[in-house]
Amino acid sequence: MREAATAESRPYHHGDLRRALVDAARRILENEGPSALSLRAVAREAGVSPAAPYHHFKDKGELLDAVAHLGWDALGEAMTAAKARAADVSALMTEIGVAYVLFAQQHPALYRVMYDCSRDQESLPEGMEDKEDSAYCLVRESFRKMVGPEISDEDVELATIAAWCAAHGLAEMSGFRQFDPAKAALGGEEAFLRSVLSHLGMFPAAARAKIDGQG
Amino acid sequence: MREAATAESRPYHHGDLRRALVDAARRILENEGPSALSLRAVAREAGVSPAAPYHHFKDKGELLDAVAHLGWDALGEAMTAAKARAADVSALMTEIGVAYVLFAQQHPALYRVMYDCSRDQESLPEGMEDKEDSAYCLVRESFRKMVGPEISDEDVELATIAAWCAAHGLAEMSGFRQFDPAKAALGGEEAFLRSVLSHLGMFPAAARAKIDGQG
DNA sequence: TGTACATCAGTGAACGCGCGTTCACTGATGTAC
DNA sequence: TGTACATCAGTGAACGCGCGTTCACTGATGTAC
Repeated sequence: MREAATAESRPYHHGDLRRALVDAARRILENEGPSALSLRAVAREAGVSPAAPYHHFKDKGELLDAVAHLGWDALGEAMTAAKARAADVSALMTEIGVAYVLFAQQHPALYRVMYDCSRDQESLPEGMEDKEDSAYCLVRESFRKMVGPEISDEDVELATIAAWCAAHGLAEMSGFRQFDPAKAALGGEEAFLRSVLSHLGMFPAAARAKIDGQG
Repeated sequence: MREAATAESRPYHHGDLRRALVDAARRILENEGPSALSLRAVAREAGVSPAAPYHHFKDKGELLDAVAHLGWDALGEAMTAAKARAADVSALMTEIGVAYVLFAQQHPALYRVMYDCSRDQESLPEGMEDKEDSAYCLVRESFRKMVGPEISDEDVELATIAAWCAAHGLAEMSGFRQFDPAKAALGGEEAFLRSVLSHLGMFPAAARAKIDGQG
């Protein structure tokens, strides 16, 4: 019979400290940004001693990896939801792109951690792995669905890379003041986003250029 | 009559410690990455006490700003040289884009510092300011030259933003292993780069989509 | 149902570290007369 | 040309800080008999 884990009466054994630590980390990211994300800060936020996390994670890196993992899951869900929302095949890529960038804008610190975690190690970030259910494959398969079978696998791969790069760049840059007048002129954040995506010639144009080239 | 500043006989007064510190910082970035860039490390690398930099910079931030400044200058020069190299107007944007991404690939740590410095303060990074000789204006004016006068200022501005985002995204992502097979298939780094830029429909396609829309 | 005991998941104090910054200082330089 | 002196640009020791990690410990839990 376990007591309720209120602040006053938290039992000696936490119950699910691992999850609590990851949540605490996310809260710190949300409120104070990536530079505040130390192991000690996470333990503090979770109301636990600085040594406690070591019973659940080998070291700080492993905790950060867990946070990044959670981020990739959330981003994948947002993109899948966007795919389901798309009115038709031609709207697929724009919808997914908008979802990607909005996610990054809404969770900027988490987004940075997601990439930082994989920058230094040789393994890929999970969402970008070439395996079923990864966000990367979601984009590639959507692309394939959009352009039909006459485009080569290699070109679809390249277009997917191009789209990913473009979305990432847009996500990272959208905080800059430089873009504010353009945003205002176009009627808000999302209208701006859609417009920039279209000016990238982003998804459809890349495929079309290929078709034009063949014609 | 000043002695030569060899390691053994450096005079008490350095001569140009400010520049020496910025150079030392760049060397650290090149060799050990951004996480190793502390004020103390810079002083150490310059062969000077940890207090010395305070005679030339208010604090660590001001030193980093100077490093970033140097980075923006170098990037601007690379882009200007690329512009001069372009065979014709239609090649302008691709050439500049390639130069941008190659710079980021060759100086990844410096490139990160350039953006990190401006991320937290409200001012823009220098290269992105809307003033004469900035790299941003170089891109915008090249764009204008390419598309001619029938495209609106607003669209040129948007296309410039789009191009910048795309190049930044490409620069940040090009280290990922995910892209290696594609690079190999296309015959090396730069061929890959040019191909991805074209798959973005990056510069020309954005303008063309606009023209198509009007036709 | 009770009891002994191994194991699990916490505590809190301590470790050494490198950091940014300050301070009183001192050696070198340049200027006024 | 020489000298007094203000100023400049260094030194090196010290400050307090938060960090990641380790350690011996202890309270709670669960299992065997």
